[in-house]
Amino acid sequence: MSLRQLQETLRERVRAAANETFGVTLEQISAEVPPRTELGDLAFPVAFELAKLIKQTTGEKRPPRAIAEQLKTALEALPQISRVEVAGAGYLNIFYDRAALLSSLVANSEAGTASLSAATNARPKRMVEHTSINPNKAAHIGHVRNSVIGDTFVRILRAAGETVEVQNYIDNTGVQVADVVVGFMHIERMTLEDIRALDNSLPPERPFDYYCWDLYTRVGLFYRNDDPGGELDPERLKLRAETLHAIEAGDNPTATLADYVATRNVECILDTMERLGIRYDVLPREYEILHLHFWDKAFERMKETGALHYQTEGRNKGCWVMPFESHTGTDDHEADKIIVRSNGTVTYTGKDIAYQLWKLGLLGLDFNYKLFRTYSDGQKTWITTTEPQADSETTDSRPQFGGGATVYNVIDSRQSYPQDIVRRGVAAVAPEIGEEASVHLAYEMVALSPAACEELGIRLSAEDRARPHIEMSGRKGLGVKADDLINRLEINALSEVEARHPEITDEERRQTAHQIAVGALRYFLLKFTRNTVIAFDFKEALSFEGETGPYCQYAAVRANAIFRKLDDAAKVSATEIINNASDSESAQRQEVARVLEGESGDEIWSLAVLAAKLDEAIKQSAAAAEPAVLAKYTFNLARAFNLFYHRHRIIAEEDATRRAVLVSVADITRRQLTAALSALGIEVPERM
RNA sequence: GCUCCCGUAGCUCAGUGGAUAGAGCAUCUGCCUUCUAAGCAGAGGGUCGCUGGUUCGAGUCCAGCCGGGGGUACCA
Repeated sequence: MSLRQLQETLRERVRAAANETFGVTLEQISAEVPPRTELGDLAFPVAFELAKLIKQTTGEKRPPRAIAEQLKTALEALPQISRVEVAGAGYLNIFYDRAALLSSLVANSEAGTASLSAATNARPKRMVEHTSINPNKAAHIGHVRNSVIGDTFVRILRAAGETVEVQNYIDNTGVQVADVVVGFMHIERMTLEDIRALDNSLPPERPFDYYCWDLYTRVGLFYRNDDPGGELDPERLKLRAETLHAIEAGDNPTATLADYVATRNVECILDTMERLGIRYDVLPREYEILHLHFWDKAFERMKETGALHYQTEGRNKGCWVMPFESHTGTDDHEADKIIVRSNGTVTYTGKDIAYQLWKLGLLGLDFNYKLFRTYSDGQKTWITTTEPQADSETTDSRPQFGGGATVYNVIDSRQSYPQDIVRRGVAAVAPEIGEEASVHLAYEMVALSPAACEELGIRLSAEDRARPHIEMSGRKGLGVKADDLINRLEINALSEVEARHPEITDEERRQTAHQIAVGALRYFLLKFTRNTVIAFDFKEALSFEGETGPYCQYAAVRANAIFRKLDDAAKVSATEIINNASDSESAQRQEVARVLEGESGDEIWSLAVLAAKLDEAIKQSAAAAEPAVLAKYTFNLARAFNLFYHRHRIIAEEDATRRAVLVSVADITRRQLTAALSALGIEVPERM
């Protein structure tokens, strides 16, 4: 029996006892963890609630403590419970039978971690879209927050048994791509062949996406005739509009050039993400959404269902709009959201509604697909295309994309208004699905502290210096590039590993440094809750000490070191002793119970219980769609283990029963810690 | 104007209506002959922005105010 099952059983007991004893039906029974282990493993503050309900129904006033006393006996009857105490003003504190439970935790430990990662195919498919970086420049740390939150959420869902499809939307026909194309064509005066040659000549440390990063900022200046404070030049802006139009139309030299630029940037961005262990199932592109007429189909359905209104007069005359009454219109801002412009073209939000309908299997159209990338372990990423695949073999071997039951869009919180429109648009077309199927997984941006800007050599205005943080901007070239930061982390980690482990090979050291760097970066981005603005700080991001990924990895490495050095006889003996303790009549049961008694027993037991709560943490993290919950849990487990590790000399322990208990608790902990880190996308190195 | 988010230790942040509000960093003091100190222990540090309300119980819920940030495009 897992802790969660035991907790459910107890809850049902409380419900039944309340009903029998007081004739009161409790709806929600909250349980909590007492502040200290010596107060018990679980507490029900249910007597307070009951006192109120009894007074309401019978008018009789009963003290909570007396109520708790009456419930106590009903819970004590359970075999997994050693005793129940009434404490404080009326808390019902439950003490588990430690020896029995430890024995079953060890038995479940291997099976338990295995079932965590096994997906149950019966569940409906969840769709997660994340990353979705405009393919016109290198990824910066703000983009990486998106990807790491998205990827970790995917891992958490999978750990909770869900089936998940991962999408990375590619806006290959948008203004941002057009801008870089303007740069290549009108500033650099390059042809497609020139760009190819340039691309091949670039050094690995400054690849194509870095080149585009710089070029993109130059385009911004170009539009202002190279004066940062100057006016936008309408003649030059016309180049942008023409370029954008050509890219959208397709089948012309500008579009071919743009496709090369966008595709190369996608490749670079995927390389960056691969460094962090982030991959995708499919890359849906805007070009296919346009050319396979997704919008036309969605438009039809939205007109049929009355989701859109045609405006015959007023400011929005000639437009198709979606009413939006939660905002009040003013002189400056219209209440309704325009979906189709008066010139007949569709807005981005409109295209997004069509895409969302496809994700939910409600559009009645599908993309064509081709293979984009095969990873070294055989995993494949597909990309959309307008042409049907000729090769039927590849078509057969690819998964079915789209048609999910729930869609999670990882998009920063500044886009919550258009996301709201998308959700409502979908619900209007498909009321049977409703708004619940569309989830905007919003997160706040990563901003730069004025100090971090200074460190990057960026000059700030006096006004900016007074601000709490400065928004990153691809347009201004203002940001910390992801690869630069990963490189710095790897260099720092490598010098530590070199100092600590001269005995291992260069390749092993590089691998270890890489794992540490990824652990540091992913944990840094996950420890903040989604709605916290991260004011990026180099010192904090580059740290390997305190509440960091490497701290958690280090705890797991230490735990593994015990088992590398522990001899086989001790392992076998530990397993036997704890196994035998499952029998309530056995001598081992009494001995194990003795080890888990008292202050020292509390300390050991609290680690076992915390480790056993991984599935709870995963479930809670998934339900709240908040990876930070799991990150905090993982850190707390690592912290508890480090304390345990410091207090006990496990291998040298002479009392066989005590050693068996310590070994099994360490074993459960390292398994759970490794599983928790894995759900955060963090690996455990061999050595640190 | 309307709307969403934030305000908790010097700093950065956690905190499903429950017991004495917690971490990390920074400061100070100890601990490497140990299963590796990327670690552990200890100390100092709090009017949970303010004022009311609901509740047996409020950092958490409600209302109002004060301060900060976002959104509210026929941009994406």
